[in-house]
Amino acid sequence: MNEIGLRRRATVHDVARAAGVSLATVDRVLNGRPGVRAATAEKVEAAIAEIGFQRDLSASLLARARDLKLTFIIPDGSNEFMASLADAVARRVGPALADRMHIETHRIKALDAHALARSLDALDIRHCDCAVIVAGEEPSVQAAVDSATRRGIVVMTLVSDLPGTQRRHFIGIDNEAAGRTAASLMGRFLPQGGKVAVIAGSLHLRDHSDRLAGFRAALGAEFPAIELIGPVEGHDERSETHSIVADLLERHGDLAGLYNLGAGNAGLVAALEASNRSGAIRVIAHELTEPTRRGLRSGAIDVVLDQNPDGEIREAIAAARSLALGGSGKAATDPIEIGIFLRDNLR
Amino acid sequence: MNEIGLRRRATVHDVARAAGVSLATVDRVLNGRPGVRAATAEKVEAAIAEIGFQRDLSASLLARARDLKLTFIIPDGSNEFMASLADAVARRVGPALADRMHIETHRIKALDAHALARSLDALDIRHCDCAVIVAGEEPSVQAAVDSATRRGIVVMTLVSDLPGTQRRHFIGIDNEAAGRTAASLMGRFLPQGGKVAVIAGSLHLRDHSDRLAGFRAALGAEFPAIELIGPVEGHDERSETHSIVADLLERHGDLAGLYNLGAGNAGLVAALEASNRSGAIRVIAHELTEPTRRGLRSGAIDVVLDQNPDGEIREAIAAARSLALGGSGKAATDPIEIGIFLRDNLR
DNA sequence: TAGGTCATGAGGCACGTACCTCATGGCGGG
DNA sequence: CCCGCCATGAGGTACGTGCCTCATGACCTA
Repeated sequence: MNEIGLRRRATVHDVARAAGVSLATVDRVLNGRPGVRAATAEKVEAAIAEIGFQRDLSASLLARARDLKLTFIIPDGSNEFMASLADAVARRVGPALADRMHIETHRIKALDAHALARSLDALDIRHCDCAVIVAGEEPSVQAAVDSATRRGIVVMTLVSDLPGTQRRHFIGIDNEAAGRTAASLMGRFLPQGGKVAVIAGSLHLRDHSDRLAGFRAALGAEFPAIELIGPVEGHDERSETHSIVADLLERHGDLAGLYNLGAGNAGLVAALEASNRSGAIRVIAHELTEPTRRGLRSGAIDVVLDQNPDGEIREAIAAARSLALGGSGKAATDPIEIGIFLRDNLR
Repeated sequence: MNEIGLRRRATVHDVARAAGVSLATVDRVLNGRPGVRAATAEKVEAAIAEIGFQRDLSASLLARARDLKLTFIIPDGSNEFMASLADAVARRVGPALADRMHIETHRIKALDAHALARSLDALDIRHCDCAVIVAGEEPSVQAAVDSATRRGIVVMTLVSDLPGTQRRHFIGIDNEAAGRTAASLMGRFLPQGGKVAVIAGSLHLRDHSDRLAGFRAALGAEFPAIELIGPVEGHDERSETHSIVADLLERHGDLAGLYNLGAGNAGLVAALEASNRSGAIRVIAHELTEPTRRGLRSGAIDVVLDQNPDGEIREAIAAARSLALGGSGKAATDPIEIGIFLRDNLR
């Protein structure tokens, strides 16, 4: 049993006593410092498990007398969701500082794998304990993630995951479920069926391809009366998306629905409103930003599926905190929900 | 300006130096201990403001060598949402302990103001720094809230607010917006209009009356073709709600929609499925629980509006942390969003 | 066997705050 | 004038962990 009972939490002293080693050895094990035989380390681990020792985060940070250094690497450009992610980070800088976390943000060119890889390669463990990135699945990025991990930097993915790399955690929504949700709403909005066009940013982005897969699957299974057009790639850019939408409207006079699973919504809304069919076409888009808000209010967009950037940043910071101190365990974070927004529940 | 520059955060030592007083005096001011003249206290406050001192939470909790004591008082009974709130609290107990927070949960009889008031009156500041309650607007409860506050206990409201009392914070959704959202969805689901019945738990609960007000307003403004029936009160109970729904179905063979803005959804789903009209009536309910999940899956319910209990508990704990230590300021917490769930984005 | 490496122990200081005791000096009342 | 109350200062210890130095003994190798 537990000789300290319920009176107080276990401390490193208790661990040392239980393992029959000195405080210094416990400390070496806890902080992964060299100079401990495997057998001894195991004894310590066993003692930790037995008495249920949990490192005191407050004391730990206090003792280090240094801030946890977090670096967010976020795509730059016209993608407004990325801007709102960066804003969300900025809002956390102050409060995080009160929790001994120092946050930096780097903006890099969007959809540029090599720029991201270079940025990751430039990270120095002395100035960055943890990096949070928004990345597509490109070999150069994957290599840079693993290299940074080898240098001791904890890497986490945000919005779009990089399975198969050494990234320690992913923060974002279930994008396949988001696609299914879009399909389900679209199906209900169009009980008579009709043509629905799909626009993506880039199918090399895992979040986009996952959404498409979910949308297709749910549509096929539940709403066979709907005919799918596309997907067309708009590269998350305003002007490109604008011309794509204009073209779709021109070519399909009977277009009943539009699902933009990528960004570039300013172009989408502009093209819709320039036509006289805004409001006559059911439109579903992603991410609650200025353009999609405007679209919801004007009636150009019916539903916006969203991943709350503030929530994502909050969870990213919480995960970084637990990972950077917890060592090898997994971070247990609250899942990010798929938000559904209509004109009436805009936040 | 700030003589310590950007090199490190300000500490109590810096405050003492800036105010020209001793550490002991700063400490007395910071912790509200007696023995400081008003003029001196003001000097200290001014110094704190000037150099932007922020008490180090970690060090503070460490030095106290005691846990922050939090008590949740949650209604008992057949209301499954309250059960999921309690579950959410239970899930946080462990992690919170690692952050030096000791959490207790009291379950009391639902909709029983005097039981809640007694429970609040029984709280002792020695065993409870902060109480989080789910309460209706009843004079006895309001008095108990103010009394507890006078005893030094920070009281926060959850789910349903108590404006006009000394409660320090409210955690929950914007219920009027939730009602408007329900109306907007219902209107879109019923483009031809029709009869829509409304069921509430109790209109003495502020969250319920707010939802009703929002629903009514949005329906009236945007969907005049919809005829509203009710509201009928089901007192958040399964059996009562069951008979209400059965009765509505029997009396209105042409019922097109149903909005249950309270609990008792197990009864609602059972009554719908017992009839042969499940799926033919558009149904919107609140709170993602076992009954509403089942309803969504079976098609008996179309949409569930939800307030994420885990998020609410997380924010409640965060707010308690900042309030119990921050003193007189306001807690800045992330807003709780109105979740919208269909069969396809069930979490 | 001497010198070297390595695992471990012992102990101390630091982090920023809370809280305690004791000393000191001012000031008013009897 | 002296006693006592009060505001304040001075300084200490403690919280749990991180990190440092130094000592000690075991073991290996030349």
